[in-house]
Formats: sequence, C-alpha cells, structure tokens
Amino acid sequence: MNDISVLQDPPAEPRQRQSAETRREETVEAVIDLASEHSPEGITTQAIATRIGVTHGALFRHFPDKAAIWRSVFDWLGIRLGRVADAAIATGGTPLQVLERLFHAQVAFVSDHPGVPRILFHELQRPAGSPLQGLARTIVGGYRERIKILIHRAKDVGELPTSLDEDTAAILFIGTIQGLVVQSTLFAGAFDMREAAQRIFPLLLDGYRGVKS
Amino acid sequence: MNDISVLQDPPAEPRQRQSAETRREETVEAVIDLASEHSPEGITTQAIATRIGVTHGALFRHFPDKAAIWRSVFDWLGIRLGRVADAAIATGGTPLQVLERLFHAQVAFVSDHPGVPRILFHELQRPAGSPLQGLARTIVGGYRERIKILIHRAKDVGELPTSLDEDTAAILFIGTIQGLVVQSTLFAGAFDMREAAQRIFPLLLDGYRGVKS
DNA sequence: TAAGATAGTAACAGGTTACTTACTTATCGC
DNA sequence: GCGATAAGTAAGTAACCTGTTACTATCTTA
Repeated sequence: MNDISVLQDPPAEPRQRQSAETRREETVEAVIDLASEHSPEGITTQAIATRIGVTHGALFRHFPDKAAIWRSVFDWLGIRLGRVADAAIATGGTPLQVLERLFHAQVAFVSDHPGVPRILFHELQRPAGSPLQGLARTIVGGYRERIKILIHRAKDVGELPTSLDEDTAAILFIGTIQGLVVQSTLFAGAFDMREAAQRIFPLLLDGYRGVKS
Repeated sequence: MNDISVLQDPPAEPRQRQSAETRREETVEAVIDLASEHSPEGITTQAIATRIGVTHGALFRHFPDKAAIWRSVFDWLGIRLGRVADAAIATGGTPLQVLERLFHAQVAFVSDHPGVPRILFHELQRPAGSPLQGLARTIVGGYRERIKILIHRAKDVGELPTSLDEDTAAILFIGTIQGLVVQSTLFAGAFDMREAAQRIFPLLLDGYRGVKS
C-alpha cells in the first residue's frame, strides 16, 4: 500500500514474513502434501520447514513440538472429511443418491489428497493408546457411522433390502475406496480414480441389493 | 552331550549360537512381526536384533545392510502370498468356488500376519523408482492378475455375466480385503476378520453377478 | 517515531540410527 | 583334539533428527 513497497523489486524469493496463523495452515498443508511422497513416520520437521520456506527453528515458534503438528493435521483431516460428507448429504435426494454422491465426493477428495488415506491408515494400525490413534479411530469411525445411517435410511424407503447387514455394507463401502487407492498406486499416473469409481459403484450397489434368484 | 553341559544350569536364556540361515529366517519373521506394531519405516535394525535375541552388530554379519533385510522380507512375502493363491487354486472346483476359497485363504493369511498388508500398502504408496516399490507392485499386480484369470474363467463357464469388467471386479476383490483390514484396526481385538469375511463375500458375489432387474 | 511484540535465523545440544571394527567364543571337518 | 571358520559382542563413528537458545529483522501501535 505504501510507496516504498512499489519501488522495491518484487522479491524473487517469496520468503516473506507471515503471520503465525498462516504458517500453521501452511504447515498442515505441507504435511498432507509430504505424506503422498513419504511415509508419515518419515516426515521430518526439517522437511516440513523446507517445504514452507522457513528454517527449521522457525517451525517451533508456531508449534510447541512435533506432536502438536500432527494434532493439527488430524484436526484438519476431521474437519475436511466431515465437510465432504456434509456437502454430499446436504444436496438432498434419495438415500441411495446421497450414498452415491458421497462415494464419488470421497474418491475425489482422496484423489486430490493422496496423503490422506495414507495418514489415516497408518495411524489406525498402531497397536493402541496413542492420542493420534484415538483421533484416527474417531474420524474413520464417524465416517462409518454416517454411511450406516444412510444405508439404514435406504432400507427404510425400500431402496435396499432390509436383510442387508449395515456393518458389512459399511465395510464394503470403505474397502472399495481403499481398493481404488491401491490400484491408483499400482498404475501410478495411468489410472483415473474418478473414472474407475464410476465403473465400480454399480457393482457395489448390486452387492447391496443382492441377487433376485 | 558331554557331562559338563549336563552339570551346568540349563541356560534360562536360549541365546544360543545359530546358523546364518536360521538367523536370516528369524530376521524376516521378526520384521513381519514388528510391522504389526510399528510402521515399516519405524522398524529399526536395533529392534530387529533385540527381537531375535542378538546384539545389533550381529545382524550385520548376516545382511550387508538394512536394504538387504527388506529385500528378504519382500521375497518372503512374494513366496508366501503366491503359495496361498496356489493352494486355493489347487483344490479345484468351479472358478467361483476357487475364487471364494482364495478370498477366505487370503483373509486368514493377513489375519495371521497383520504386518503383511501394512508393509505392502506402505511400500506401494512410494512415488516411484525404489527397488522395493517395484517388488511390491509385482507382488500385488501378480495377485490381481490371478484374480482376473479366475473371473475370466468364471465368465467362460457361465458363473458370472460376460458383461462384468474384470479390472473393476479385481479392484473390488482386493478392496474388500483392505476394508476388512481397516475394520479390524478400528475395533482392535473385538473383530473377527474371518467371520466378517464370511458375511461380506456374498455381497461381493452379488456385485459381480449384477441385479436381474 | 520510538517501543514492544512477533517472525525468522543460525548454531548448537542431546539422542537415535545405520553401520563398522577389533576382539571373543562356539562349532565343525579333519 | 585341533585349527580354521563362522557367529557373536561391545564399543565406537558419522549422519541425522528433534528441540533450544541467543540473536536479528520486521511489523504494529501508542
């Protein structure tokens, strides 16, 4: 806004001073991003600092320790995944339509953020007790519950047979997305998750509906 | 065999001298085992050595470096997973019966070795190029091919509709197992993967068969 | 414009990790 | 039984990782 800033060269290196709030957001983004390349356990504070264009020490001005960074990442995950579900549900339609929209929204989200399933899966597998593991369970478990509710509603309006087991159906729903993630890594690059999702959802649905024999 | 050994206290710690061959096998088992508790990247050579009851340095008498240990682990994985598939296929029956037996055999295997899906999934997600990533792709890709062949045969004998896309069906097959793995971590302990697999396989099959509407 | 608060830096400290080395001890063929 | 070979140990080393500290630069505001 002032004259001086206009006269100055535009800084080739955008290593500007940023607010703590901004740096915290950048940090979370950097971790999600790095998780698509490294294992969560392999993400170092140095790598995070470098990615956001700051020295190592500066990171600890915004977070007391590394655990706090991970806590922020999981908060972000919970909020964003919840938002994806909310948006799909808010658009309305029959329970089955909502379920389908949720499926594709979820696929699009993990397609855009490949680090997300990795972080969650990784943390889930911890034996017990760590606070992050609890968070991961809450996030995935909450997701599962939402799917179960939608399936229940679909049964209520006659879109799905009442004999369908909701737990089993939820496993299949989440597993199908996991399967797409696995395939996308098998054919890195040459695999369009969204397109494969379009083909696979009808199979999932037929599994839900059952065979009329 | 000699008198002295009889007179001596039976060594409470069985920290005996073992052949290099034995130690190499123990090492692979230890890694698979440790992978159910820690992330693959978090498994240290010290932890492996401690688990097989040997000092850290002794490990490097049997393996030139850590990478060689991981190579051995992936060899083991490839052989064992191949054996699971071979055994299921060898028992004979219709293609669909074989597919079902393979499914349950696979579930039993990862249920006995929770570290296995973890190691494979973890390594698959690496961006590119690492030799281990290539091995992981070969293993999972080979598995996928076998499933596709079985599905193809099932179509040939009229057990599945010819309209079924084999790639999509394979994704669903692998994804379903992944889904079971996720659930087992969600309800650690109080979740019987094998039993859930019995409930979920019919849904998978109905998805394959499609709805006769 | 001066003062206080805040973001950033560079260097370091302590711990851990992968791997080495000099030495010791068990095992096996002769 | 004896000597060579192979398995094991204990103590190191260099690199790396997390977190700290003393200092500097920038922004805000009274």
